Amino acid sequence: MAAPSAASARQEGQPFAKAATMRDVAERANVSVASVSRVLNGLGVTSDATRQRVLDAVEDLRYVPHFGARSLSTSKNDTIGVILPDLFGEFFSELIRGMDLAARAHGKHLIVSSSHDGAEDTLAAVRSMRGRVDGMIVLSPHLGAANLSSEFAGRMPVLLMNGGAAEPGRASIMIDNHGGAVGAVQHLRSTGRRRIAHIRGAAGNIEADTRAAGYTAALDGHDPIIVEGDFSQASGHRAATQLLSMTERPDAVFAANDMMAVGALLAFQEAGVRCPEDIAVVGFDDVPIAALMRPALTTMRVNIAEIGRRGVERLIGLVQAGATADATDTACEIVRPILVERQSTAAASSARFNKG
Amino acid sequence: MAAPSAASARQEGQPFAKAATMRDVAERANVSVASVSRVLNGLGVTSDATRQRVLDAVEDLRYVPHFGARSLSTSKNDTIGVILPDLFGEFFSELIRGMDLAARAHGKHLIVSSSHDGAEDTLAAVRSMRGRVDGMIVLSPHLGAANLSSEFAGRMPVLLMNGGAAEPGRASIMIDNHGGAVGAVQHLRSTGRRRIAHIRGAAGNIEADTRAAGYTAALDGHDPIIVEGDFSQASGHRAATQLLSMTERPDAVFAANDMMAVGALLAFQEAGVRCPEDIAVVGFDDVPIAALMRPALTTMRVNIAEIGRRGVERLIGLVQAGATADATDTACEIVRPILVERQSTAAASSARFNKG
DNA sequence: CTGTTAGCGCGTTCAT
DNA sequence: ATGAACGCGCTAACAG
Repeated sequence: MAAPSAASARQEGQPFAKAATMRDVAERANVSVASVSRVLNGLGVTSDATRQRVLDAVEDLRYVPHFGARSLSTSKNDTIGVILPDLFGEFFSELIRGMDLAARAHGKHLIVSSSHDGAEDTLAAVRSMRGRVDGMIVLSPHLGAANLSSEFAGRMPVLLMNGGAAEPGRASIMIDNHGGAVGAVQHLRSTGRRRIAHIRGAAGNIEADTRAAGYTAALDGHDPIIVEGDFSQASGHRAATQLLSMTERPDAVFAANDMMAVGALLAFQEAGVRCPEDIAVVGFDDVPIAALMRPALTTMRVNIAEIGRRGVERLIGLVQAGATADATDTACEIVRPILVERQSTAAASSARFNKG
Repeated sequence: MAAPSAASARQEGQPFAKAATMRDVAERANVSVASVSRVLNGLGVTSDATRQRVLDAVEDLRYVPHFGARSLSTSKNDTIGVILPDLFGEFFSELIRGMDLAARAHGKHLIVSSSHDGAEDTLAAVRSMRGRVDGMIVLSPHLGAANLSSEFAGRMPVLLMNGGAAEPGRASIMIDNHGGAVGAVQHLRSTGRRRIAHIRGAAGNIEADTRAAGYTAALDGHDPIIVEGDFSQASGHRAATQLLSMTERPDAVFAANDMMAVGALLAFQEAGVRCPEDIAVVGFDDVPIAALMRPALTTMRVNIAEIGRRGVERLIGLVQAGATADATDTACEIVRPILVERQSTAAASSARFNKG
C-alpha cells in the first residue's frame, strides 16, 4: 500500500506492461496472497466478502495465474510432451490429432517437438522437456530403446512408440511392422502377383528395416527386389521410376508407407503404366489420402488417431500412478495392421470390371 | 547443509526418482550453485578445475536444467504459443509444419492448443498460456479482434491470423478471403460456367463469411446459390448432394476450402456426374491433396507452410523488440491467394482432350 | 477464517 | 575466481 500499486504505475514507455501478479491482486483486495490463492483454487475456506474483493481485484487487474510459477511450486505441469521425428505427411498429423483430442479430454496440454534428424538431436529434445512436462511420448525410429532408458533412468513416465523392439518393463505401443509387411506381400501373392518389389523407408529407420525384413520373409524364397526410399512421396516417385526401368519389371509393389505408394502411383500414371492391371500397389498406414487416390490405394491400416489417443491415455495413467507410487503400467501393446483392400491391387478381371 | 544430501537419499520405493537439481550438482562438485550456473551458461569466469568438476558432476547425476525454473527466474520461455480452432484436415497440418520449422530454426519451442469451439473457449486457452510463452499466434475465426486486444491489453506480443478485419496497430497476417473468392468465381465464369454455386464454411466463421461475400459480389447480379458446409470433407459431400437434387443444377461449384471440394468431387463421382464436363469445382487453400485428386482440383492457392513460417518469424521479431522496448511491428500483411488451374475446371473441350 | 512464511529450481547481483 | 543471498510467482503448511 505504501508503495505505489505496481499495477497502476505502469503503462508507460514499455511496449508490454508486466502482467499483474498474485501480490498485486492481494494488495488491491487488501488480503494476503494466501487468500487469493484459496479463492482462485477453490481450496480451503474464505468468507464471501473476501472472495468477492479478490474476484473484483482479479477482474480489475485482468489477473491471470502464472502457469510456470504454479508448476514450479506444485511440480506438476498438466502437460505431456511428444517427441516426433518429423512432421511431414498425413501420418503425424493424424497422430497428433488423436493425441490432442485425448489430452484435451483430460485437461492436459500437449507440447510437441519434431523434426529430429538423428539420435543426439532427439536426445536433446527429450532433455529440453524437463521441467515442462509430466511425462512424454517418444516416437524415435533413430533411437534404440536402450539409449532412451538410460536417458530417463526412471525420472519420468515415458511411453515408447518408436517401432523398435519393445523393451520389457517399459510401457509402449508398437505397430506390428513385420506382420503388416507379411500381410501386404501375402495379399499381393494371393491375387496372383509374382514379381513383388519393395520400396523401403529410410535406411537406419527401425520401422523401415522391420517392414523390409517382413517383406523378404514373406517372399518365401523368391528374390527380393528392393529400392530405397525415405517415406516421402517424392522418394516413392523416384523409386517407382527405378522399378520401371528394370529389364524384368515387377508386377506389384509394396511401399513401406502410403505417401511413397502415392508417389509410385503418380509415377506409374505418368509413365502410362496401368495400376492395377500392369502393376499392383499396396501401401502402409491408411492415411486419409489413401482412400481418395484413383485407383484407391490398398493398404495395411493402422488406426493412427486411435493409437495417438491410446498413447496419451496410457501416459496419463502412468503419470497418475507415479504420483501415488502405484503399480506401473509396463505393458507392450502391439497394434496389428489390417488389410484394407482397394482398387490398386484388384485382380486383373475385377479391375477391368470396376474400371467403368 | 545439515540435512542429508537429497540426491543420495533417494532411489527407494518411488517409481520415479526426483531429478537432480542444481544444488545436487553443486554439492557433488563441492562448489556453489552460482558456479554451476556459470559453467552451464558459459557466463562469467571459472577456473578450469572447477569447470571440470562441475561437468563431471553433471554427467554423473545426469543433471538436466529445469526449464520451468529457469523461465521463472529469467522471465523468458523461448516458447511461442499457437491457438488454433481445430486440427482437422491438411490445412492446419501444413501450417504447423511451417511454424515448427521456423521455430526450430530460431531455437524456440512451440506449444499449440487447438480444438476450440467458441470465443470463450479460445479465451481460456489464451489465458492458460501466460507464463509459458513469450508471445502467441492466434488463429480464431470466432474471436473478434476487439475481444483479443482487450484480453491482451499489451501484455505480450501477439500476431493475429484470424481472418477477421485487420485491426490497425496490431501485427497480423491476413488472407485476402474476399479477393480469393472473387478470383475463384471469375475463373469459373471466364471458362463459360453460368450457374455457379457456393459451398460455404461454418456459419459464424469470419473466413467463411468473407468468402461467401466475395462469392456473392463476384456473381455480378446472378442469383447466388449457397449451401451450408463446415469446412469438413463430409459436409462438402452432403452439400454437393444437395446441389445435385436441385431442379436447375449448377454447372460449377466454388467450395470455401479444398476439403469440402474433395467431398463434393466424391459425391459427384458417386452420382455419376462428371467433373469437369457436367460440373466444375474450385476449392480454396491448395492443400497437398488437391493436386492428387482425379480430376486434380483447381484451387485458390495459399502458401500455407510459408504463412506459418512468416508468422513465427514476425512474432519472434515482436518478442525481441518488446524486450528492448524497440519500435513495434504493427503491419498487417495481406496474403493474396493465387489461382492454380487444374483439371476440375477445365473447359469442356480441353477436358475431353485431357481425359484420355 | 486469515496472514506469515518457507520452499519449488534457477539466475544474478554483491561481497569476498 | 567463487560463494551467500535474494527474487521470479505461486502453493502449502503452520500459526493466529
